[in-house]
Amino acid sequence: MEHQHVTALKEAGMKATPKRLAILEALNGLSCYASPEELWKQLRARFDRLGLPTVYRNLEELAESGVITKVIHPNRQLYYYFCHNRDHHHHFVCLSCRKVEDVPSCGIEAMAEVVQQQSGGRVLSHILQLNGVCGSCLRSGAPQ
Amino acid sequence: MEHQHVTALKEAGMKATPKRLAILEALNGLSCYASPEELWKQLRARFDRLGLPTVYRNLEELAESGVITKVIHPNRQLYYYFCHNRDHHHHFVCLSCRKVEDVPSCGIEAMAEVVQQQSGGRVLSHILQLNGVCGSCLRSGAPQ
DNA sequence: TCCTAAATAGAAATGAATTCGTTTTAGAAT
DNA sequence: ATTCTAAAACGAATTCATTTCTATTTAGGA
Repeated sequence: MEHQHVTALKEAGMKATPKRLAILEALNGLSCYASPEELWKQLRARFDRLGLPTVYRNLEELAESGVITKVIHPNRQLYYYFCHNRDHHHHFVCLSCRKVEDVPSCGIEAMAEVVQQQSGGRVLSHILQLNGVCGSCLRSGAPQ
Repeated sequence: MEHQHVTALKEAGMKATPKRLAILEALNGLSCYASPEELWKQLRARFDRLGLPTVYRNLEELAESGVITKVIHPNRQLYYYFCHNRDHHHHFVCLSCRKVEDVPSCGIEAMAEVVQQQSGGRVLSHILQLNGVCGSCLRSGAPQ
């Protein structure tokens, strides 16, 4: 279990520090997404010295390297989720209980309908946004 | 032109105040998304008294009623865009020049490919997130 | 066991966004 | 045209999630 996470970190080129591992374990033990502060409060019980910036930094780095997933929330806070699904997919996140359900990549309207029927939940809104650099910027050598 | 916006506001059940109209006009005059503060700075030249909270409030209300579109940005700032496309669609937003291109709703992978080829740009990442309430929350009467 | 780049602490700063009590105003009613 | 009232705006002050900074510690290769 734990060694598996050590390996995941090594593969991502990150040192397997106790605190980094603990953050990963804590997320792994949750079935929902969590905020940096929540994880910090939970982990402070185990580490007498643990800075909140350390939690922020690690979560961001872990998300950056693809080990965990960042959740975009309407309240504009940061949340993270440990998703084991290695296939390309998307998420149905519950704004109420924070549960995360995997959604295969497909037509978004049909997707919303299927998710609603399969989960018994209600899709209130969706975010679909492609980020990148447009053609004219690419040609003008604007920052990537 | 302007009367068209007055009508749009009335239809949304909002008073057509000069400042609200000006905010809408300012967004309409842009071919890209803008931040509340940018719009505020631009409009302060025309109104000796214009509070930044007023801009924030109006943009949020206009987005809420569907008159304008909120852009979700990796830098976590708020941006808004005046989109005239009434059909259901999504957006390809350029992180560099802020240009917004409409994207029809379809399979997201194929979509990214089509957008890249048609725009000559580069899709670096995408956000696809369904927000809502899951089945168990619905059944337990959790907040919508 | 060294050594060094990476990681952490923790106080302080940041700054986008919001709150709040007051004042003003759009637009319906008269 | 005038009155009235709920909606809108003001703007200083505040909030608070997130980040920065410099000194200190540590993981893990040599």
